[in-house]
Amino acid sequence: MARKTKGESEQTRARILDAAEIEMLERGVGKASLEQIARRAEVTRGAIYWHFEDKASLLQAMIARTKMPMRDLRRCIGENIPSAAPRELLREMMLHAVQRLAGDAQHRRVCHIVLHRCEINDREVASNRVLEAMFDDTRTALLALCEEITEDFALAPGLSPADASD
Amino acid sequence: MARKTKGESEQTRARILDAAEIEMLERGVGKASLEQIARRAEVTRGAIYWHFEDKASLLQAMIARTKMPMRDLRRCIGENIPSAAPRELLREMMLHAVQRLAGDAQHRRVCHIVLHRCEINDREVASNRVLEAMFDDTRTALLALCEEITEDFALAPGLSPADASD
DNA sequence: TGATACATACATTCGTGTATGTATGTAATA
DNA sequence: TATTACATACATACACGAATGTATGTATCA
Repeated sequence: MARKTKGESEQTRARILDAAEIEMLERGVGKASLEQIARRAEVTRGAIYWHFEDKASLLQAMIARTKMPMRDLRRCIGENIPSAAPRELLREMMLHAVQRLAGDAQHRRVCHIVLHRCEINDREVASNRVLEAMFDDTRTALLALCEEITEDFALAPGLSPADASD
Repeated sequence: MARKTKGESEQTRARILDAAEIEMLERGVGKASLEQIARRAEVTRGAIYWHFEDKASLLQAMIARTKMPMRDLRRCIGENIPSAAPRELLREMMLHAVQRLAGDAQHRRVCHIVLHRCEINDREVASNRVLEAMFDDTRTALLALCEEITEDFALAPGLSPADASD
């Protein structure tokens, strides 16, 4: 009972990713089994292992599916408002990000999974490097901005290490 | 080779909690096995199952060990500055929290685990109710504050659902 | 007819939970 | 004070399920 055309295959792949989003959102990445993801996508684990190498690759693909427009955001804004003050630029970025979160349910799901349903450990998530870089960029940008604005320098030196945990 | 006095027992319990902190911080709550926690604490899993019912209880105890002073914070500040503006009160709370994070390494570790090394799903963590309440309080307080300050109401209605994911 | 797109079946590992063993502390008793 | 009796504080061993990964079967497409 093999599924047929290449288009239908892509469709199956998408259904698997959709199912993974829902299962991982509900149960967490670790407790969402490939069996239950497959069941929700109305396939078997065989299909998952055909399309993805393993669970980590599945998660990576999930993130990649919604991450791409995000990567261009900084460059896009940087080109549109080339000489903006860093503070305004950052504000624009935050607004765009929030608007995306508000409008795109899938993007919201994936972000929620990454932030709250995933044990961020270096080895498991292959795309971790990318995510980490993303986080680092955001963090350093925020820190730079904060050091511009902040009134209380007494806490500023204490903040940079504390920022590592949030 | 049973360990002896009640004091030494408490010491063992503490060593287990310390080991759990480190292991869970490094590998995540899910991938940190009781075997490896025991090994780091220089005991066996038997000792862990003696002191704690299961892994969830261990995590709960870990959180409880550092959470307690946090609970009094709001009441304490509320009593010290009874008539403070909500905005100032919240600011005080944030400052205290950050100072605690900066000074108390153990508290920092546990918060990091809860925020980034733990798949927050309702059933696993027994103390989840407490945490959830904590989060909710903070969130509603922040939202109330934001609605006071915010200049752009265009995004405010879109923010409350988006806030659920961060 | 070969490659694709899966389904099915099997092996294996890993972690948990539990049952049991055992040595030491500790209190009562005599 | 010595002995008995029991609770404590673990260690050891085993049983079990769940999830993963892989090998193989099979039908369809191109």
